[in-house]
Amino acid sequence: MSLRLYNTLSRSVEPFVPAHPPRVTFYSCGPTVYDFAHIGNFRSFLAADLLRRYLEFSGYQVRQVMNMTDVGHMVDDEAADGGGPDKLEVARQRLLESKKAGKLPPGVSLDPDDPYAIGSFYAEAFLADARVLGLKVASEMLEDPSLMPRPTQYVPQMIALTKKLIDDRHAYVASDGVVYFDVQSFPEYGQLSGNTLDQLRSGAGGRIDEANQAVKKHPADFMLWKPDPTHLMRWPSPWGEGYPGWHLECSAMALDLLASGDERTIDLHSGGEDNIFPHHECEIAQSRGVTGAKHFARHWFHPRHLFVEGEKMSKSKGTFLTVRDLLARGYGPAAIRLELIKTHYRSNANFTFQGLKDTDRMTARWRAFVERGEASGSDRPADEAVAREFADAMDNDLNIAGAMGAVNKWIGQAAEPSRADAALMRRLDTVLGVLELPEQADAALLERLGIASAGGSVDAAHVEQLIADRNAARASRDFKKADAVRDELAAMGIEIKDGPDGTTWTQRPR
RNA sequence: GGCCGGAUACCCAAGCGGUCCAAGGGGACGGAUUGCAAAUUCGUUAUUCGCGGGUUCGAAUCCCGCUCCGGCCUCCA
Repeated sequence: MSLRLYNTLSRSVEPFVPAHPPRVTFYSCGPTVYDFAHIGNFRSFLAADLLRRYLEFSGYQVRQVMNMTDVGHMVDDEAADGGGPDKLEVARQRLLESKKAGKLPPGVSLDPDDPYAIGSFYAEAFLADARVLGLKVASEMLEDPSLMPRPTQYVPQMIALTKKLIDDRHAYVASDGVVYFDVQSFPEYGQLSGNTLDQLRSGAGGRIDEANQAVKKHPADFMLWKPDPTHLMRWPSPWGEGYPGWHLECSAMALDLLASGDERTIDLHSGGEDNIFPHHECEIAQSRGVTGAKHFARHWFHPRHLFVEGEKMSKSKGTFLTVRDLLARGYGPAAIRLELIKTHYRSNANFTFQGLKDTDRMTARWRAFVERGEASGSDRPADEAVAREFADAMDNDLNIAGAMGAVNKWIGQAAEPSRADAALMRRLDTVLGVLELPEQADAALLERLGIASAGGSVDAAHVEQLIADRNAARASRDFKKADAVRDELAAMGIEIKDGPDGTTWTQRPR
């Protein structure tokens, strides 16, 4: 068996075949850095991470690039032609307010008037969160920063692409001075999203600013460069000082970092389902307009959106949870990661706190299994059947639930685990990526992220004292008092556990 | 209106025509263990897969219709 993966381009599950195995080139549309990323963002990035890890498990060598969008695009991005306040301007206002309210994380000296500093601030926050959740590319980029590029570093390449598109008659300068891509010059526009130019034309009625439409050859024509000397971020160009269109950056970076030389096609491209149209559709048109290749990406991977407690989450509704929120409430990185990857990537996952508790239990059991195995004196070889079952499930369009079922069944049935069993579990975990993460976010991590625990800081010495009191009461068989102390601790959010090596305690998530 | 998904027990969820009186996790319930808990462990928890037809020797799995839910169609991962 080998991996079969749904390809948005063909709307079917098909064998994943890179151009030059065992190498795989993989471009992932990453976050925008105008704000903290929410768990919905992370669900999509982690789905890409899971895919990437499974490819590596299967023997591929993956080069994954993930961008961090830091060019300030418009909030009210009518036809992607610019309108409404700049997103970076919005972020700047928000940061200024935080600064005034003294809410900026300690140790951060940030000039909110510097748009690059704003982007850097949120980019660093994203990288920190991503590493907490085991996003591999976020760790790799410490060695090779080009793996997580930012479009403000790629403006010359974007200008070069625009020039070539104009030269090749795929783009034109309209009467308003804006450079547009001419969708009618690219007959396959719409293939990825299942649109046709006619549908797009009729669908455009009433939704698009008339004045703006008037200058374009087709309503679906999208902006490549907008001259605007008042924009917060702007660069000189042959079409005047201004800024690039928001689809262009991914074409520029993917082609430059993954398809340089003779190679004009990348193997894999991922992004949230909302990116299918227009973003990826436009990327394909631009990129193939430049390269002339049959494909921009051979395989398109689009995880679906995450719901929270049954409700759609979105930035505009403000119903989003961040990784920091969950850590502050006492949930551990391992459980958060598993909760976000445990549902098939093409289903709308529903994030719930109940689910987070489920996954917390599951990771604890896996961890205990590995710890017992590694401490075991048994040389009994591992039963490789679970690895086959695991791989069979994952080969089937990343059937993560089936793969987890195989792991759980194995762990449930296995006798005392041997060292080989523990090693096998660790091997499977190179895909799942949860055992390598801490079970609990410790104080040092919380401080590094600049967040305070919502539970307040627990006075560890006080807790230890109460536990000592309780154990003294137990020793004198005063169980009434012992239970009273335990209730007191519980009221503080502390759970205790009497083990063979004494009493341990943990702070319960809130 | 166009395009694309989905409906499996209390919750999450696998299942891709027979080996399904349907995996796995959580929860609940009962037993062992424990001073009591927690953890662990054993057992129980869907003769049934949204509804109605059909194809087939055989359907949760294929086809048709219906109902409901969701996504995208230029803010969004």
